[in-house]
Amino acid sequence: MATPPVTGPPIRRSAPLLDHLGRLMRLRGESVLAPLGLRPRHLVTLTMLREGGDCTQQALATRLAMDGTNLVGLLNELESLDLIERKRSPEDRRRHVVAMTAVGAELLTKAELALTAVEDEILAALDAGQRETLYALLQLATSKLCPPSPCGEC
Amino acid sequence: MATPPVTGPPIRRSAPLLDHLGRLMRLRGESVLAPLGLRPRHLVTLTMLREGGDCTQQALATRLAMDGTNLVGLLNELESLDLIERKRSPEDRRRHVVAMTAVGAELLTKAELALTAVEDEILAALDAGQRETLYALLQLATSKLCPPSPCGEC
DNA sequence: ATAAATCGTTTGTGGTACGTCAATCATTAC
DNA sequence: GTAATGATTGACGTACCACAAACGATTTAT
Repeated sequence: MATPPVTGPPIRRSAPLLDHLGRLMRLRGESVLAPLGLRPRHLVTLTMLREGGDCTQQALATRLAMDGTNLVGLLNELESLDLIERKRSPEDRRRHVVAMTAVGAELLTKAELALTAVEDEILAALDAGQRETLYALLQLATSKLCPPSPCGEC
Repeated sequence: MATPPVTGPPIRRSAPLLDHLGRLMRLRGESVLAPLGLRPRHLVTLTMLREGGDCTQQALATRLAMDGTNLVGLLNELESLDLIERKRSPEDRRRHVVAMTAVGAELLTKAELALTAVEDEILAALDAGQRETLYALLQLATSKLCPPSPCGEC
């Protein structure tokens, strides 16, 4: 018999593709973002802040899925550039509330503009509509990983 | 005037989201793939080989967008596990042609099965149809980055 | 045929970013 | 006052990427 025994339809995982394309974006993005004084990781953080709104520091760590320890250095860099600011939470003064500044929002827009060439290269096979769809799906998946609104818990 | 000067519609880049989700897949995937003796990077390589077919070593390096130097170690690991094999090219016998073995194809399938839980977690917000769409878009973008067929040139 | 040149692969090294762990300081809760 | 939580700092190990050089096999020229 040429028919395989019990095997169902072939499985196709997005994980390796996401890994690969994400890496490409990071690599190409580095060169483009460097003149702005940013690294890809900074951009991810700023994007998260814009989409999800202000956030407790440790909640942000959860949303970014990174160790709070590691986030500290990142926020230090962003804060020294006046892109974000840390305010003490009125309720619990131990906590820091991270908020994006006007300068941060502006630079984020500028950075996104600078990424146009990168996306054009990597998503060359996709037309405008498909890119829109892709963004919507990524956005949906990302936002669901941590509810944007209060985000005291993730 | 409250209206902003010349600014068009807000730009939304997929790059940071791809970066972030890709990193998540890599992180979560590590734990799941470790028992199989694989790392995420291995899976990307195997996936590429399956989608694009056999490939010259340097062509594969181009497709993976990594330095040929670094690819050597990766292939060594895969070859020691009998997942791929290096054959001399009949035309130019200096070149190595990288081919996935039956064992490799089998383990790849097994690994993809193991990634089910990871994708369920990260793409929780997407239903089956949306995941299908996402995969198709990622697949399209990836395959176009380097023509699968001869791949002597990329 | 033999020698030179070419191409691909391999080995080795250094630098960078990242993630994890342990310890310290400030603030709050019991 | 003592314990618990949040943020911070520091040190350590790891993975990754890029550069330089050596090696081997193969092709081209003579």
